Amino acid sequence: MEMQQVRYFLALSRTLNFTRAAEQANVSQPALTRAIQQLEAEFGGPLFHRERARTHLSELGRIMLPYFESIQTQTEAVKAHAQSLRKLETARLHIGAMCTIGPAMFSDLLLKFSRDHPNVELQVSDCAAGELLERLADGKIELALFGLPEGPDLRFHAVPLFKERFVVCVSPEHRFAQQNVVRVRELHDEAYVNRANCEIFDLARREFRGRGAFVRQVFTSERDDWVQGMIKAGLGFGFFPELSVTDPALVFRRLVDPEFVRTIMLVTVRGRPHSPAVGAFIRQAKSFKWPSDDNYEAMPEDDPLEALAVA
Amino acid sequence: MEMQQVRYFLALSRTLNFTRAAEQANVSQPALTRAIQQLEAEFGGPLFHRERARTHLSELGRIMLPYFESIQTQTEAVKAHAQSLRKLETARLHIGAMCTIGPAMFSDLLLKFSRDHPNVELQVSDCAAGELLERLADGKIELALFGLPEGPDLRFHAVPLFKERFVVCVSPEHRFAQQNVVRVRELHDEAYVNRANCEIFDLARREFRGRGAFVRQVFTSERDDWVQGMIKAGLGFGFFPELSVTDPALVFRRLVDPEFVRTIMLVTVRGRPHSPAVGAFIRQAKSFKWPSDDNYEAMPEDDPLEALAVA
DNA sequence: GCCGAGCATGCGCGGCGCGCATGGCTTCCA
DNA sequence: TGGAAGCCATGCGCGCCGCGCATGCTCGGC
Repeated sequence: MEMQQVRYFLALSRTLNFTRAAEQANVSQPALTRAIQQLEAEFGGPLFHRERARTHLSELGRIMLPYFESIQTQTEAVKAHAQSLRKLETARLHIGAMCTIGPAMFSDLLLKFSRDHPNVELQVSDCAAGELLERLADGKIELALFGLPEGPDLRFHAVPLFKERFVVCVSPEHRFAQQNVVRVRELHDEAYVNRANCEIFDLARREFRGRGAFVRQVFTSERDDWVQGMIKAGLGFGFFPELSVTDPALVFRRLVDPEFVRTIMLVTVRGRPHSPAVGAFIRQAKSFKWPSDDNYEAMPEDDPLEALAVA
Repeated sequence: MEMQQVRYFLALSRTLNFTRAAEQANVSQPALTRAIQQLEAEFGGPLFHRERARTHLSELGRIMLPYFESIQTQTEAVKAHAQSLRKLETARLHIGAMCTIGPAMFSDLLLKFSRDHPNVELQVSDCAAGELLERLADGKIELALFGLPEGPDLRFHAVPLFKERFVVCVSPEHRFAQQNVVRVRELHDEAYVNRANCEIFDLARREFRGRGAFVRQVFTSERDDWVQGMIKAGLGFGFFPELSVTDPALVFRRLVDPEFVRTIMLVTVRGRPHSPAVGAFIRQAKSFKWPSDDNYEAMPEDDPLEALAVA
């Protein structure tokens, strides 16, 4: 059974006349005749009763008709859908975001992109860094929002978007709240509330120890709301990307000597051809005016609160 | 877009490996590769990302997949259905019956056929003689139960099943009820209750007049129950096929000088190939022992009541 | 009895889908 | 680090098949 035969069958079932069906299908009458004969041989019985002016579907043909119509419908639908995708009329863009990256910085970009491309459906899923790269490689997502001190390996291509400092986050009653900045060595023996999903803290802890700062880890959770709740309750300090501190009752202070910074990047698979929607998103992300874009470098190291007021 | 391409696409979407997909589809790997390339050219974008061990569906491919699966499903379904029809596993038999033919004589045949061919669905529709032949010619029905004094024209093929007399039908109080038979000339000036659907009465009326019998038509209805009700009420006499007198309160008497007889026939379209179900039905109808089969010819003309007792 | 409509058939051609062989590229492993 | 193996693309020639053209066959209508 071939597509041609389906088309010819449907044309004939409409016209009930081999000659006119052939005209509709843009083939010669013998070609259509033989195609129908083939179908009939395949199905083991006549699909039409040939009776000159009274040619009509046989019982077998009547039964087969809905199937052929369904096949034809699906075939046209798949072509139409492909056509609309080519014109970016309808598309889906799967974006993965590391779960430590909050929506705050991206909502404006996503909103703008969504308005400029109303037919592109955005789908954001979050996961840990390792899983993110795996899903990117598998093609389950086309783009990843990635934020670690170093970019991913060479399989991937990364567009840096902006940098984000890590801060120490405490309750207003904590002694750190009285300082402008917190130095790493001051963290020694402090109670530490851990975010289980924080990919960077293992690196940071080594850095801390190199400076003689050994923290006491007193709590761990995968959930940022629980972590922030415990910090607010005074359990200890937290180590957060600046933009991930969402609880307004918390106080955060810059961590210095040394500073910890991560770069938020837009990551794709190197060498993989991407859809128009991906290209459009990357262009827009590159040209987007990120809030900290032009004043982060100029931020005075000793007056973090003023700098933070900008963001 | 060709059926092969659909099959190849689905094989590849399962294996995610061109070589193994080609094996599944029983073609060489280059053949499958080129088929996929054609599809991609037609759809204007890649369906798969080729990445050695990580080959996977592209976004476009993921969107197209359900369509292709649907097409494949329908294609398999149509083949399976054709296969089951060929084996008479499932079939429908459309039978048309002239509305003047009651079910009484056929219920046994239909019951037997239905039990012998449990997968054949019988569908009986009734209509007038002219419409019957038209629907037969159009292929809307495969078989017709036909009952007129003469068979249909040469376009059709008729298998006679049995003969049926026409009778005069009256209320028990009518004077005809006192007679064994009614002669046509006795009908002169009698009140006649007409069955609108009776195709034969126009012929009979001419015959009556040739014998000097002019009847007074006092009532007409398409519905046999109304007609029989009026006769029972004593309005007049009716002209019925013997087996169509269903009201037990009515009396019927043979009409003679001349007799009117119709032959009940099984009619098909001449030269039209018919399905196994039609063939099976005709064979069974021919071999069926019709109640009046062997004693109708022997029926004594002057003792109709005895003969009728047989039927 | 001629003519036209309607479908089937004979025939030769051209395209295309195929397999085979091979090439480019990467990954894995010794 | 070089060679082998896996994976996909490409070049090439062949053979099938679906096509159009021409024609045949059989009805039905004037």
